[in-house]
Amino acid sequence: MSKCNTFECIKGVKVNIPQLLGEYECKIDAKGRMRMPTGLIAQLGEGQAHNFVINRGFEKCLMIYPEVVWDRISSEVNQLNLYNKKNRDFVRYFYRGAQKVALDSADRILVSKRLLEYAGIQNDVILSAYSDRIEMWANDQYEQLIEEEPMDFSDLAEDVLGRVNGNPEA
Amino acid sequence: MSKCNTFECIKGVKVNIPQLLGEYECKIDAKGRMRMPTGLIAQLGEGQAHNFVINRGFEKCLMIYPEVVWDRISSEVNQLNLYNKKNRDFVRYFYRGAQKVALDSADRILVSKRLLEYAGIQNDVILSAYSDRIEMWANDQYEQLIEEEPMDFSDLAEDVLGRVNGNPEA
DNA sequence: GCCAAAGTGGGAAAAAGTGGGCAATTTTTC
DNA sequence: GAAAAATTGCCCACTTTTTCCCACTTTGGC
Repeated sequence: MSKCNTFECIKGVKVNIPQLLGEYECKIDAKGRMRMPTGLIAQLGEGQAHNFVINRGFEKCLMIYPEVVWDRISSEVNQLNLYNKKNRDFVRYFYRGAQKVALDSADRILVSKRLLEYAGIQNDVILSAYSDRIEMWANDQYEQLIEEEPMDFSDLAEDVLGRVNGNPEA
Repeated sequence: MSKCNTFECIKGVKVNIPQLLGEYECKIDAKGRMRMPTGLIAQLGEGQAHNFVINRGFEKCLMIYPEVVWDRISSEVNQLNLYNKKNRDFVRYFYRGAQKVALDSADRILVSKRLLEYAGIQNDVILSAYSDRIEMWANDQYEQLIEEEPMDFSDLAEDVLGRVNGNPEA
């Protein structure tokens, strides 16, 4: 069931990079726990379904990265030149609030109140998985998101999708 | 019977790209299941008739892509640099709650309530297949759509295709 | 009309998801 | 530093959803 068919080389070690997909409705219980949907666990596969890093997203949402993915991203960030103020600001902002989480015996993760607050999450969330990561949105925020077409969408679409149909010049 | 006569090269692997056509009337049962019409299954052919990806369309409808088709598109999208906000917006707007679905033993797919709600689908739907994808419309929405269109159809045609055959003045 | 294929509906088992009690641990407070 | 309070994790029981399977109805060709 696992879709980890992409490999990537991190410091000489080959690692499975998952290709995730799906939209899941989840609930946060009174203790701040959220069950990881079985669909996602299955997609992640044996090795990667247990440990995650959760962090504030750039938008008003939380990001959940499989640990492997987080390692890759943070190694990218760590290569920034820290003698540059802009870089330091970014790195600080990037790491603030990030924490490791693991599934408990009932496949739930515990999400800290600070993070929930940041994303404006009460009880109901939508998990939206794409590429190698999972976004966690407050239900109502997500609905809104779906509605609004980003500026320049059709331009970007032409750029990106033009290539799909074998138009290299696009 | 299969109509998969187009081949395309994805990362060195040849893949059949279906050429679909047809309008089908279908029903969604109380459990949210929809039977894939035999006509479509036949067009898709052995390999591709089982796994699909379904998401919200850009209009008020749902889109069903054979998995191969989706993979081809999403592999381009997944290469975007996600530190760029424009790209993130694009990816989100593009995925639109995409999820995998597979036919059950009676050739039905299960469509999530959230997606049905988005498209305003109750019980009766129209599947409209073209190119390599299938649109799923609520019956009444679809009627409305084709009633509205004839008015400016010819204008539209001129807009879209008017200059295809070397009519620079068009 | 009759048969085969297509399409529909629903019961029941299995799996997924939820909530809460309790005990162990950590943090806070005095 | 000890007691109180809050947090965390494990476990169990319950509810809901999904899946699987079977049987029935409808359609269309001959």
